[in-house]
Amino acid sequence: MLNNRGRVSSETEEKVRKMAAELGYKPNSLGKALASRKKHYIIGVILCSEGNEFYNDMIRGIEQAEQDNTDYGINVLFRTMKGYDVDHQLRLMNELEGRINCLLITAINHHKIAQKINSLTESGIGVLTLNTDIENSKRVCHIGANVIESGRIACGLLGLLMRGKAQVAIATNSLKLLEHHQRIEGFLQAKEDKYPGFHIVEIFEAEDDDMIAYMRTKKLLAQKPGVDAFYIGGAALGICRAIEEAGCSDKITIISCDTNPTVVRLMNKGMIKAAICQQPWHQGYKAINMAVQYLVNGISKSEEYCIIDNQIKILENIDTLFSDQPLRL
Amino acid sequence: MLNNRGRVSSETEEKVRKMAAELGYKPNSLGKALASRKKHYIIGVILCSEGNEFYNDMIRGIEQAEQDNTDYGINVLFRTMKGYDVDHQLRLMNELEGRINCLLITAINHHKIAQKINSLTESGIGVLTLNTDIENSKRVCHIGANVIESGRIACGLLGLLMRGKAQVAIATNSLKLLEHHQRIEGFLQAKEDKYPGFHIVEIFEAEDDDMIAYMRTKKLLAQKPGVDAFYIGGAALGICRAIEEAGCSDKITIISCDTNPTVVRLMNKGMIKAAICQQPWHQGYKAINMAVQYLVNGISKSEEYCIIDNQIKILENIDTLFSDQPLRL
DNA sequence: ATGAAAGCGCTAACAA
DNA sequence: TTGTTAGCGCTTTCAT
Repeated sequence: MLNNRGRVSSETEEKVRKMAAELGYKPNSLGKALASRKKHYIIGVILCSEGNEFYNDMIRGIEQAEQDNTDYGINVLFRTMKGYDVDHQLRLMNELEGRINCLLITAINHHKIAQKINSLTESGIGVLTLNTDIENSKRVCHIGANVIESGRIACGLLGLLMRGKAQVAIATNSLKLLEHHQRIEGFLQAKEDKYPGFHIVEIFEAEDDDMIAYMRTKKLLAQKPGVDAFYIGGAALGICRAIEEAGCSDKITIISCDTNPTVVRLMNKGMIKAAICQQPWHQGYKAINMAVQYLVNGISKSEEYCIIDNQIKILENIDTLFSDQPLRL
Repeated sequence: MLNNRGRVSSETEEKVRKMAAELGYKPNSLGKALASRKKHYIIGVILCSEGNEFYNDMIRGIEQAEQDNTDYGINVLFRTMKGYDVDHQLRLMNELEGRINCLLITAINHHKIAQKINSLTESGIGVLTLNTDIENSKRVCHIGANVIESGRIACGLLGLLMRGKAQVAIATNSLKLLEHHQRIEGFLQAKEDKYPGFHIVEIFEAEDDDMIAYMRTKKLLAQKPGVDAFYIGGAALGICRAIEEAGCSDKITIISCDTNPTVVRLMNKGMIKAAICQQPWHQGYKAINMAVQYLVNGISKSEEYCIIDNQIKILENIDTLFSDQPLRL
């Protein structure tokens, strides 16, 4: 088939391409995949995952996908980091540069990273962003959750639980990260649309730190005793402890975004009623699959976004292994 | 590799097989798939889908999967039927018998069907059951929903909405079908486990007929005015109309299993609060994928069950196209 | 009964 | 710059 070498005169090329489309020609991806085995592709993975439980499931999804794709002869080269230091991430990218054919990364939204992504792209290494996207870069594709929808769902669910009337406090992680902004935006959108009876008492940053969350929650409860609903994005333990100590457990309905072992424990205790889960296992699994597809077939502009949808989790549909991994895929 | 022809003495075969396992040999499914293209496999599909909206999404999932698997050179041969007439289903099976390599079927749970499945199996046509399983047959695999869990989730969610106290009426479809039994069983299990404050006022069959459902609901509301929650399995329109006419809309919380255009409309009106959805699109999509896997690689006993999990749907995460099809897969 | 070879659709290396 | 061929891992057919 068309093999892009030399000049075939762009005119005839166009003609042939059109002809092919008309005849319904589609390159067989099995043939491609089999042939591509000889290349021994390596997928680099860089995750800002250290010390963040959220990524445990994602990593398991990545590992599972790696196993399930052995037929393609691909390999995964892992690097993890703690926190969001731009230079550290750059260093990891440089380290992997010569050894990989494609990069999967939880990209920090900074122009230096975007630049590096572009330079990798130029040198033929496609970059796919995972979980957090980056602006103004030539990344091939983004695999992530629908964060705005997550916020909307949280509001809708809280609306049902509270029958439309609530004094809501929102505890979020650092608002420096785009996704946390968006989540709250979704929540507020849904409130405007449908829940005039909701009043947002306060939005505060819990910094994903239980001690800080505890202090701030305690203070909030003292100042605003009317609060009867919480939408929390992390540091669940600190928040719940403050609520418990204030003797408000029965009075306050808590909804969490994402699940982790702590959240599951608190759901078992009945303190957290539900969670909106962005399926990290699936994100990881799908990310590797997309990387393979990129290497073997390429990814078109229309497939630029691969959005994993949200799941409402309550005690009855939560995985007892503290993970959202499906039984089998 | 091993090619099962002639006698290689079962002893050495065993030895080689063990050796292979130790060396971690795994046949490459891409090679297999590519080679199997020459066979032009045909997957037969028989669905009891006519006049049942639930199957619309499942059929779309099947069609999408057929397209996504063109690389394998497979084709799908469709037959649909209305209702659950055993002889009719047998006739369709006979009709397809000579023309297919594998059969996907919403099997009616009857020994004559089981027999036919066994005879197909003998003659090399693997049978996979979709959505409804059948007892005592040699079917290769079952793709379906976790019905018991669906019931448990419904109870758990209702528990949250009602804060643990409710007079519940359950309207189910025909109890002749195993799955409806199981769904109620799941609901009752969860009630026993966790919701002593729930009282089941009545369980009645709505027969998936809006008129019947309307009459029975009306009667029920007259006799038991304390009812404040409904768990419904079908005929949503009839039930909701009766409730509305009785002026109890605001007093009664309704949860549905599965979504369909009617249920979505009623959710938009605020009458139905949530639905536990068994993802028919995914079931159909996955079913074709499993059939392909069966034809190309075979399916081992440990993969006998392929369970699609349930999704809690509220207004904020329901697909506006009235379908649970994902944006992209 | 068994080993050799062709071919599934594709890519890449090799000649021409 | 082009056409040809070998080979990815497997199944099946064809000689032996």
